[in-house]
Amino acid sequence: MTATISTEFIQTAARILKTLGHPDRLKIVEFLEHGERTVGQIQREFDLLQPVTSQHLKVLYERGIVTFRQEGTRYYYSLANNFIIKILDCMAEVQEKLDSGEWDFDFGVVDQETGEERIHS
Amino acid sequence: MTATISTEFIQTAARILKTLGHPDRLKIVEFLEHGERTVGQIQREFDLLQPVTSQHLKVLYERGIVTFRQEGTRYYYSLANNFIIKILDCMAEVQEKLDSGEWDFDFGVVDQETGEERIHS
DNA sequence: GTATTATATACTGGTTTTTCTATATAGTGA
DNA sequence: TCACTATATAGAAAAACCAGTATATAATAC
Repeated sequence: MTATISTEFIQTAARILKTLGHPDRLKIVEFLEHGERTVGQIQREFDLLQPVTSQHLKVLYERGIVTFRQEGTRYYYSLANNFIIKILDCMAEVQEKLDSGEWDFDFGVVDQETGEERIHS
Repeated sequence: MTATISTEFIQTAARILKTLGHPDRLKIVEFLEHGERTVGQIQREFDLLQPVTSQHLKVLYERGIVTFRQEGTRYYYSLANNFIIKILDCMAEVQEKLDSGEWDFDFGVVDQETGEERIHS
């Protein structure tokens, strides 16, 4: 079952994946799966600086990943669509397979630090 | 069904997502779902420069997303694991939902170019 | 040997991202 | 009005990323 992705969708998909490709943002998004949260709640949950939290949320908002509603001085953020939930579920599934040992994940020959051990030795 | 992702896995997942968050790399990976391909085949398929193609493949290799085997002067690249296939399938599914209108995706209020129309107007 | 092909790597300039500090805004309560 | 809280925004330096040009390597064919 070879799934083919249309070239138009590639752009959108890449944009989303790239945006989720930051540990803090991925954590935030996963946190929001439990329900809407204020900036402060997110900030404290992950021990982030307030501006950093806001900036991540701004990026997530600009890319259509989260929405928010304002109530007084509080901003409640939440997931904007099913796309994201789908990806999170996919991640969770992968994690399960990896944990159970059904799959494994090899990071390749390369040491992340030194960058040694390339193809042409 | 709230799927919780472990913090250790978050790092791995974010890394993968970020790597796939480049249109060309996403295209390449999707192309490889059809089977192994040489650098030249990939390059021609997407009309990329040869060094750019190699660089993308290098990154994909370093992150454990693809492998390769060498045969003479040719390098055959292929997908390294199920993780990636899972993500591709997930993307294809999302695309289907979007195309069918079952889901929709709103990029938010913000014009990508000017960056206007922020929260504090 | 030389030429050719396929691919990797080096290097470089430009852009984007990230993280931080500082500040602005806006609501709330005394 | 004056704090105080919650959050957004500005700006700047450092790091990462990207696309391009040039070059190196290594296999193959002549």
